[in-house]
Amino acid sequence: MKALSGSKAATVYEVAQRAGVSIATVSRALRGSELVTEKTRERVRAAAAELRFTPNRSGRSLAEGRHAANGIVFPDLVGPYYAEVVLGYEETAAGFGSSVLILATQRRPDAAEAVRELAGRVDGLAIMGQTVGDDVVEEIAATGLPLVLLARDPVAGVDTIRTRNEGTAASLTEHLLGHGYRSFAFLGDPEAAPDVAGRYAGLAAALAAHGLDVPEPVPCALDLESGRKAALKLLRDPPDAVVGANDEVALGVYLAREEGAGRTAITGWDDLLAARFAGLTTVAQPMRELGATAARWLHERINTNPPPAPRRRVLPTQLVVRRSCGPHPPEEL
Amino acid sequence: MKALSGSKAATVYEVAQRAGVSIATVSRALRGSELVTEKTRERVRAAAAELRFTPNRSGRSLAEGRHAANGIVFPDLVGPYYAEVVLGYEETAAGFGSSVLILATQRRPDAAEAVRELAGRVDGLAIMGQTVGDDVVEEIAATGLPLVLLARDPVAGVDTIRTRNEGTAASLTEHLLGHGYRSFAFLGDPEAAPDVAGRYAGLAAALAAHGLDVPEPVPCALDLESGRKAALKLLRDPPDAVVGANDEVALGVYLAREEGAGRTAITGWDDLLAARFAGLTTVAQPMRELGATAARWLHERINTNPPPAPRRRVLPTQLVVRRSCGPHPPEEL
DNA sequence: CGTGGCTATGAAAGCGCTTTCAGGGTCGAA
DNA sequence: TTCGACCCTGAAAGCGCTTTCATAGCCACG
Repeated sequence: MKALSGSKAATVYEVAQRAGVSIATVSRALRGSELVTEKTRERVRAAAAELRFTPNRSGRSLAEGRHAANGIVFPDLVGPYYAEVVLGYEETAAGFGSSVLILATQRRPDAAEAVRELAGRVDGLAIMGQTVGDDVVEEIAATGLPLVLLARDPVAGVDTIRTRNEGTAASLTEHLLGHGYRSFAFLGDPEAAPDVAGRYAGLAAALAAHGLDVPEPVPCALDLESGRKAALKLLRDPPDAVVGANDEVALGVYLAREEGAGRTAITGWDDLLAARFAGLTTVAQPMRELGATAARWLHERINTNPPPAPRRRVLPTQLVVRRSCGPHPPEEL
Repeated sequence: MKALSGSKAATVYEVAQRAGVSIATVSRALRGSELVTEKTRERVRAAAAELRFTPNRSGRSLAEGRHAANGIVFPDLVGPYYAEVVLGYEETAAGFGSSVLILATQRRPDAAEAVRELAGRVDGLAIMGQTVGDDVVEEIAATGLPLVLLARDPVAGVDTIRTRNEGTAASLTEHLLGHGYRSFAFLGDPEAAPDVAGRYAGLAAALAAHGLDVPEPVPCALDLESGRKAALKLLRDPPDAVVGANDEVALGVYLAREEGAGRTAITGWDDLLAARFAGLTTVAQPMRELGATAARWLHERINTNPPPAPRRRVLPTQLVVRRSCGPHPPEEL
């Protein structure tokens, strides 16, 4: 089961032999221990360089009892949302000297198994959104592996970081009401993701508070094409405003509208770059911060004894008003 | 140097003891070896479940002599370009049973050291664009670690995958010439990235072929704001067309133009989602395919003996014409 | 010149796992 | 009943590294 290619890599033993020292000294010299003469260190360095020695991290991990690596599990990297989160995570983890393993569950049937396998490679794990079920989360948490959940409903005893959905969705709705809109549609499946559920709940709450009809959500995948298709149906009898669960859906509606279907107001969520150029009213989230906080919390949990009490945090989000929700100031309809 | 938190994880020894078998049997049972009775396997499974056993991957890696993990090094994940590549890479690597370690060099001063460290954790490594110098690439290649370079100039003996820049840039230029444009500006620093250099070279070649002036490139970072600022200066005396090194730069020019500076034609590169909504003429690249190919090549190189000869491939790119380069058909202006 | 106290180094154990090799048990055939 | 064949299991080695513990060598001091 050995790797087949190339000449076998050099090990501490060969470096030690070449430098005329013991493997203990090699390790010390290369790790920067104070316990080696500068002269010896140089000799070891030279030998290592000649042999192109690259320490095998598995050996070190095993000896040290830690991986110096963290993992992050996310659905995919389509759209900047997850990419930004991952980037924030990686940056912060790297600052703590940890490598980062990624796992995109996409629609893999064996996602749970992949996550379990990943758990054996890391000192801590961040799990985003709808990637694996709570049962898997609980199972892994029970092993004692430090865990933090991102953009997903909390699980007992596990750290959770989310972004504000409900409140900002309500603000967004108020804004739309200010435009004079009275009939609404929501595009997205609250069952599919807690984030979507929160956004719908915020809309529903605000409408209910004004004594208006709360529309049933229109189930819709979170991509451009799904949004467009859903909108083409919807816009036959267009509501005053369509609230998309995210920007991609909203931009899909945008496309449908260009194809002739009315002049309904549209809003999204995420503040993609495209939203800016489409003039889409949306909600911005601190994605990088989300990832960074996850990495920081994991680091704390890994290095604190006894482990801190589980924490939960909701990061603020911000309404970004552009022209897709109608003309401003809102005098003319 | 032990991890501090939590109770220590279960090992094969404890599972073995609990199941009343040897560690060899535990390993076999859990790995699905044929050599274990179904009854024994069940007993082991039960013990493992009770102890919440998660195999330590370092132990396995050490014993097997392989990491079952690949790495990918990229500058950052800002913009969908790298994210898509990483996603394609991860997906394919996962298909081969390899985990993926990411390293975003951002502007870390210790990028080279981080890459060396990463090299000790993986069976193969993909290195993108301007992350580390050729010296580091050569150094790592010399250790025998399978390597593939992405979107970067080849290094002797190392696989390289790129996307077509020069040819498509020339086509783009021809298109702009067809519009009747005669004066051009290029926004981007050819020194900064081989991709940018290729795009500039294609532009220059096409212009030269028509006996037109070849403008000096206007150095500019590859983000929106840099593009906007560069454009604000540039558009005081606007050329007929501005060719941005990527979409973000081009969209920056777009913003500057909205601020009142002329009606210069604009083109970008990458075909971001935002490009579609801004109506930006640009060039689409098979980013996912780029990452996927890298993972496939690495897998082949890792598992082939003797190693295959170094390969190079240039993936095709495609001109996407939208309205930012002027009205079509190109009669007027 | 002897001795104690350092300091640089080496020997060896051990991290958790896989795998080879050997052996005990069981069963069928003689 | 005995013997060989075969199957399942266990003992143990070994993957590459870190770290503890012991020690050889050195210097300063008495």
